[in-house]
Amino acid sequence: MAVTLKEVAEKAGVSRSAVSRTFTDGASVSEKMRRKVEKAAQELGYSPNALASSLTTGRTKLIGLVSNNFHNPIFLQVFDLFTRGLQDRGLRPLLVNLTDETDPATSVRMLRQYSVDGVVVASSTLPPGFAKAFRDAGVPVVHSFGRYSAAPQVHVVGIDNVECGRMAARTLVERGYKKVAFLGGPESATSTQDRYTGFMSEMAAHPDVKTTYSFAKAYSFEAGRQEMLRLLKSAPADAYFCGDDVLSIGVLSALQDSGLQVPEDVGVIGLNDMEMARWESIDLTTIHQPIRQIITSTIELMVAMLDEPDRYPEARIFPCSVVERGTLRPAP
Amino acid sequence: MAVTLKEVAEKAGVSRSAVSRTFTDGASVSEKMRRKVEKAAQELGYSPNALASSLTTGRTKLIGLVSNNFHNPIFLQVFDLFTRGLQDRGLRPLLVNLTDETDPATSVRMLRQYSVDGVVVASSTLPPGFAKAFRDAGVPVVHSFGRYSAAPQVHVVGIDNVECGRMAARTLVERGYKKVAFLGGPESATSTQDRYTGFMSEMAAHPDVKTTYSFAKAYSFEAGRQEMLRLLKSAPADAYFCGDDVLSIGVLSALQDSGLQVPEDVGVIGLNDMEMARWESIDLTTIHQPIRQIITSTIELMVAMLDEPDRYPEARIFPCSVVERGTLRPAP
DNA sequence: ATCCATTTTGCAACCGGTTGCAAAATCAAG
DNA sequence: CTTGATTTTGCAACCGGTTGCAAAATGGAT
Repeated sequence: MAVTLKEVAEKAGVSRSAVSRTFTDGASVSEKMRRKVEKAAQELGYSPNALASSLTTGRTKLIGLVSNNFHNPIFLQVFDLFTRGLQDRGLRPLLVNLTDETDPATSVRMLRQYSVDGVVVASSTLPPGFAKAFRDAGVPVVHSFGRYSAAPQVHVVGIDNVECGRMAARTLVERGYKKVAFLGGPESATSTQDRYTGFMSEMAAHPDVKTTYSFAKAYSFEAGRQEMLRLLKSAPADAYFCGDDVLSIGVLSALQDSGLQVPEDVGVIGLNDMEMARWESIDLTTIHQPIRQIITSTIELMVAMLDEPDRYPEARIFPCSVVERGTLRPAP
Repeated sequence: MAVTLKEVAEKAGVSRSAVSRTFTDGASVSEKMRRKVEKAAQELGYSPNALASSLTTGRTKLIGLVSNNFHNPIFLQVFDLFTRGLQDRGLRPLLVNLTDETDPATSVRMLRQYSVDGVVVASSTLPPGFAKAFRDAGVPVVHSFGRYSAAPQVHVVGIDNVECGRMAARTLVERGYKKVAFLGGPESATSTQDRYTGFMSEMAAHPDVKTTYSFAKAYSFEAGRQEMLRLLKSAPADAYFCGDDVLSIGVLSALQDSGLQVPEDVGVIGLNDMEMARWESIDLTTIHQPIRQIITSTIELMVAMLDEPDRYPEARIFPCSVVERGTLRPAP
């Protein structure tokens, strides 16, 4: 079907090596030869087979992009940035959607079969062990939005979720709220656990403020809304730190139905600063996660690892900050 | 680095062909041989190199997934469904993000270099010519969410946008609105054009109803909001058909700020029926687009084409229907 | 044990490229 | 016009698999 190297070589009346060399930069070819070959290639509509060449070079320029967050709108932006960033560098993302059924071993095997040069795990809910499996298989891996650890086993790029939890707690205390609550995402997610830990550790220093917590079933609008509706029936707090903006928006919707005023009766602070948080109808006070920087850094790290696979694992942590909007009352 | 066929063959004391055969189903291998080989493979941790085998078999099981809709939240669901559907069938999506800068020829060349078995173009804004370029290059292609045509040049799976436009117009007329408007997405998008055409053709039959139109700069919340704010300053209509739910939500936000009541003072109908349309705080009346069915059908068509590349181009059109919620007043 | 049909196995060529090495060509200097 | 250094080119082996073909092994019937 497709035109091959050999055909171009024959048409141009040169050796196959000559053709190969004109298409690999850095190879030694005279100007005359290059012109001859390019002409023939042009006429035949030849373009080299990247996979065949990968056999000898050992590089496919394929990067596995593994995620399980296909429901949080923020990940559309994540995919956008990843695909652009990778293709700008001549790399191709091979997408893997990790559903509940697919076990880690399968995805590792699958990506190895396709000889990806590296893997980016983009998820805030997977444990470090997942990314580790790739490293153990000898595949360069970066876990973005992953759990930060002092002694990282794999490269991690993200934020300090524990610190974010503390930051949220401090902010709520500052504003004079007296009954605060953590409303997290799924309990199994490392991001939920860490935000919980940080939140609680900071609140421990404020025994005068009543602190409670609960978890939504997923990082989704509906889960946040349902959990808030449930909480409203028992003992509602006067301020909530939600583990994710999308939960916050669900919470706001439930509060609106209940007739409670935000931020007068109850305050809400989220995490992520997704685009929707800026919408006038939502106007959510939240903790900004620098997604763009995280992704740029992840890609840079990945590219560096391609040349230096045994690079010592490092954690790159980006600072977050509170974005003041309308769902928290001002500091007194 | 990775274990190869040859090493397994040596360890098992058999020929390379024998090993190859145990890993390709349908090949003739005795039970005894298979056990011997599998044992050796197991011990060495061998797994076949899919790309090497693609060289001889001519199949990579790679499917290019090309899109330029990385901003409409609905596409997160689209990617979710596509990736799951493809990987359930043993196919791997190679994602291509078509930005304004990347020209079509480049993406065609790129996907050919990776010898993808087929390409799915998932976009409601690209002209049929884009998908056609793949067909011309001999790559099986299905354009999902593409423009429907009576004599399709490529396989198309989607909805009849013209009919949707008519449906929206009929619905607004039925409810007794007297000054209706079409608020479309980017004018260059085929989906916008078709919805416009349908809307206007139906309204032509109702000269008593004043009809106007305008276009937002993108299929986004902010673009919809801005356009509505602009319209509010001049001569607002009493009902709007928005070319997409995400526009509708922007429009609702602008209306809310203006103090106008929905649906009493002004009605809004969208298109897509995205998850957010169901949120109580939004409660958008809209035209449902059967995304799940479109994607399932696209994948089935793609799989069929892998066996029969010259299959005659067909258009698969799924019916849409109005979902009654709270942004349109009831029929009198 | 012999013969023939059927299955299993290995050989070797091939898929579409790359690359080390040595021969051929080019170039500048003598 | 030599000579020697330097660049360009082609040969042939290789990357990790697959597959047509013929030889070897197996099995059943006589």
